[in-house]
Amino acid sequence: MKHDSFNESAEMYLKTVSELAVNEGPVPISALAGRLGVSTVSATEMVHRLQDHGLVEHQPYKGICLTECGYRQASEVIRSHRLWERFLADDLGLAWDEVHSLACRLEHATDPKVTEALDAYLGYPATCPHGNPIPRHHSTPSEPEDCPLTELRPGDSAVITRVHPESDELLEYLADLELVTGTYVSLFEVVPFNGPLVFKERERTVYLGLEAAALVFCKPVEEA
Amino acid sequence: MKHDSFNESAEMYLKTVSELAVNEGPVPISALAGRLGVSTVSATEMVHRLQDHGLVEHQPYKGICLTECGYRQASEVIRSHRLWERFLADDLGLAWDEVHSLACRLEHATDPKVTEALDAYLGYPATCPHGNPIPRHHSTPSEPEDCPLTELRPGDSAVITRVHPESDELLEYLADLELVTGTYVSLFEVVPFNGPLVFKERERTVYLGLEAAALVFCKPVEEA
DNA sequence: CCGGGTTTTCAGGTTAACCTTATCTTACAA
DNA sequence: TTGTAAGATAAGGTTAACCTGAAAACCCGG
Repeated sequence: MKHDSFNESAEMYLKTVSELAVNEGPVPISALAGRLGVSTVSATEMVHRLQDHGLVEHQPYKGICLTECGYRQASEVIRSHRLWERFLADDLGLAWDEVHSLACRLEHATDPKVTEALDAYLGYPATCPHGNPIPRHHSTPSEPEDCPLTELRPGDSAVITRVHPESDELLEYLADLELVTGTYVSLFEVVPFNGPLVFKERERTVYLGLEAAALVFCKPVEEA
Repeated sequence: MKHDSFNESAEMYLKTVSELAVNEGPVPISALAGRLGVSTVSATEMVHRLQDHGLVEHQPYKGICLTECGYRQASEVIRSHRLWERFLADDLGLAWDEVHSLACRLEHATDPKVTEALDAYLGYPATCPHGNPIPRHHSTPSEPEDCPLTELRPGDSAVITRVHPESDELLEYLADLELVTGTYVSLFEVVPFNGPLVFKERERTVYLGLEAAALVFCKPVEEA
């Protein structure tokens, strides 16, 4: 009665639950459905299927959590995803903002054997090109010490550390603004009434909406 | 009316037709079905779908041929397959007889952009680890000058150049016998009544059935 | 030229993953 | 506490890719 390495669809569900679960607590099905671009009815159906396989636990009207087994499978997919991103970006020279969607397809076609070998080949990198940690067996993911850009105060400086959760549109948008991981930024002002954050860099001014800023994390830097 | 990069199933059909089409002439649907492990009815259905998309041409009771467009798509899949095999074997160090099935999954998840970059990264290799040529745009695949092991006469010596078509069982079997590409063999005798070929190598004797031998190609070597 | 074996088609069935519409049920907040 | 929005379920439909079984069309060798 093995759940023989799941299919793409199931993997996407598990991965997405894992991504949305960072803020602790059960993930509402509507959030899942929204992120996956399916109806809540479809998502509910699928969640039940996954529950039957012992991969998630659904508490009606609350949300869903991954079981131990579901978590392991999700991690495996995420691991493969982030390793491919590293390979595509570092070795194949593909763009920072396109490796995400390319890896999204490869991740489901990757045998654990390949993931393992790829990890070794890349020298066990700590993170993907967008700064997210690469899960490894027997390594509890240490709490990241970064904070979203939205927590900066005017005058603060910081280095962008990661983007989470990743999505094509966001990454493309950030790449356009040249706000990629490793970029140094200093916050000039926060426009009132939920207006954008304004960053001033040598000769350029960048406006970043709150929605986007909440998904970009950074590590504050002491002024020189 | 784009046929927007096909799905896995269709790609497998195209790829398989391409593989079976080496012996010129239309490929019978039964052969296709056999190779893909589906019923002839299912294969017929699918072939009709592919025909509707202008990828193959089906001549009833004769067989099917790839159209220009179908051929291009098949080549793209094969190209990606063989490049992945090279990468998995040469860079990741995975075994000669397992990279085939691993690449079989990756090939359908590979964007042309990735194929292109991978090709460059690998230095535009001429063949996959099993000796089959890697198709490239604007390069007519030059006729290979090798012949199947079955054409050797007792006393002949040769170097194994490729295995075609590839399959898990065959590759595993050959790996067991240490009859991989590049191996030097000399034919000792051919057992009558469709018996196996007998190769004698320093201290070892290898028996290879006719079925298998017909799929292994070699280039004869003049005796020293 | 005819009959047996291969191909094709027809009919009907299955599964997974979706969909919509509509009707409950529940949680929470005013 | 009660109304409403969010969530769950029910019912019925779609599509792609499979399946079996059975009938019809065709090809070719004797």
